[in-house]
Amino acid sequence: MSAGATDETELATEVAGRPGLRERRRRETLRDIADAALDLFERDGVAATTVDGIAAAAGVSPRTFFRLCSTKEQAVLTDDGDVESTVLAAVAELGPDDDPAAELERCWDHLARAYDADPAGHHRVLRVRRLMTHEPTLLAAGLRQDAERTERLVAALVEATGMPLLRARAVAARFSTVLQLSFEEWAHRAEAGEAASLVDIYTEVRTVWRSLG
Amino acid sequence: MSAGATDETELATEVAGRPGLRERRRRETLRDIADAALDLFERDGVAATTVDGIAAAAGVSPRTFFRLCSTKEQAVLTDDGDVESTVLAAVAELGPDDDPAAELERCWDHLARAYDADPAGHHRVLRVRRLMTHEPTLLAAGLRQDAERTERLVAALVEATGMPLLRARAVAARFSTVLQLSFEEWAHRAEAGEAASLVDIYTEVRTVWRSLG
DNA sequence: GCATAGTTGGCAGCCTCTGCCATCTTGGCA
DNA sequence: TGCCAAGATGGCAGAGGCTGCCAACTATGC
Repeated sequence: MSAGATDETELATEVAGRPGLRERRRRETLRDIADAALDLFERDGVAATTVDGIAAAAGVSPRTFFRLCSTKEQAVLTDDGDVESTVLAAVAELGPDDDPAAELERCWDHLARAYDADPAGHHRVLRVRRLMTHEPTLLAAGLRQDAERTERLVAALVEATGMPLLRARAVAARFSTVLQLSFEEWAHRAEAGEAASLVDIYTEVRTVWRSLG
Repeated sequence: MSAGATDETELATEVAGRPGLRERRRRETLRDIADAALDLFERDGVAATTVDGIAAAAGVSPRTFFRLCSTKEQAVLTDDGDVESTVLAAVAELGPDDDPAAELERCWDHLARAYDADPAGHHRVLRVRRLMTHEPTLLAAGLRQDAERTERLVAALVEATGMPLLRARAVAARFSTVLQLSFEEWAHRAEAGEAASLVDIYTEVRTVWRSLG
């Protein structure tokens, strides 16, 4: 489904245990690229930034850039997939009698708590989100990523619980939407200098959401 | 916000009354392009279809294509904007005491009824949606269009009712999501040969939606 | 009819992205 | 330890997307 080149590469070495030099290098390069891209996007805007520029700043050839990134927008949207795999794992363990929506909420509660507890990456997330609000192409890329994630969630829900497709789509869409709203609000407040807690905001957003009837 | 070239062109002639030759030609050309693009996308896939090909099939120069369309994906997503303007008009008339969510539902009910009553364009909508399920770039373009529409809805809600941003976002997101689910389900059933009614499906989706708690 | 403003097409040019190949590095194994 | 298969990298060529500019043309309003 993805158009990306290497996004879904599973490394053989990874199975054997810890990363290995190759994989470590790959991540390192990916990080260099992401840093360079973020800097240049902020300085010149996404449109005016060229892949050649990013690649040069990251000390890599443009050809290698495309092998690792598929799009300049993707360069800053790189995501370890930890969150998604956690959610999918939780869904996979659902029995036919469990309430998927409740389980998703519980799962996200854990993740949000972990997120709040580790502010190391917050600054980077904020920079990207700030860019997104002013850069349509970046926003589009992000939305697409979300949509693909949601689609995988739908598949996992159907797979695990056998629920009807329409219902699975509704559950996934609701979950995804509430998450997006929460993150948006979180970024909004953090931007304003408030010490925002994702857990609290998530609760708040759910309250607003429910009040809509 | 949009990166498009002419998507937001307001024609001076339109104000004066009826279209005028220039505007009529424009729409005609746009339709030719959309038809050509749809045919070629179905035959060769989006990736393998070139703008030169579409332009040639539509009897227009590539340069003109880009002036009218901004992206080959946009070519088949052209949308009169009738639906959106109706919704925005309804929102604009909201007073501070009205319930925006209820009003949106009422408004959409009317539109869905009108949609069901006029099956002329259904076939085309279905062709595009079918394409979307297999063409990631097309899906991405569609999602982006939806997101921009939703953003405008949020702005209109805040403007009209003065409600808090977070709440407006929640209302708009919920509305947009239910619509997307409905359309998806509608396409799904129509594809399966069922005579699907958008009004009925909308009601059904809302029921499922509410049952999530 | 005539001036004006908007439309069209061609051209040059930049940028994105991919396939292919030669070169070098890593990881596994004798 | 040294060799070999499997990757990773970079360069190059080439197709395609997209835009600015200019010259020719055409609807519109007076």
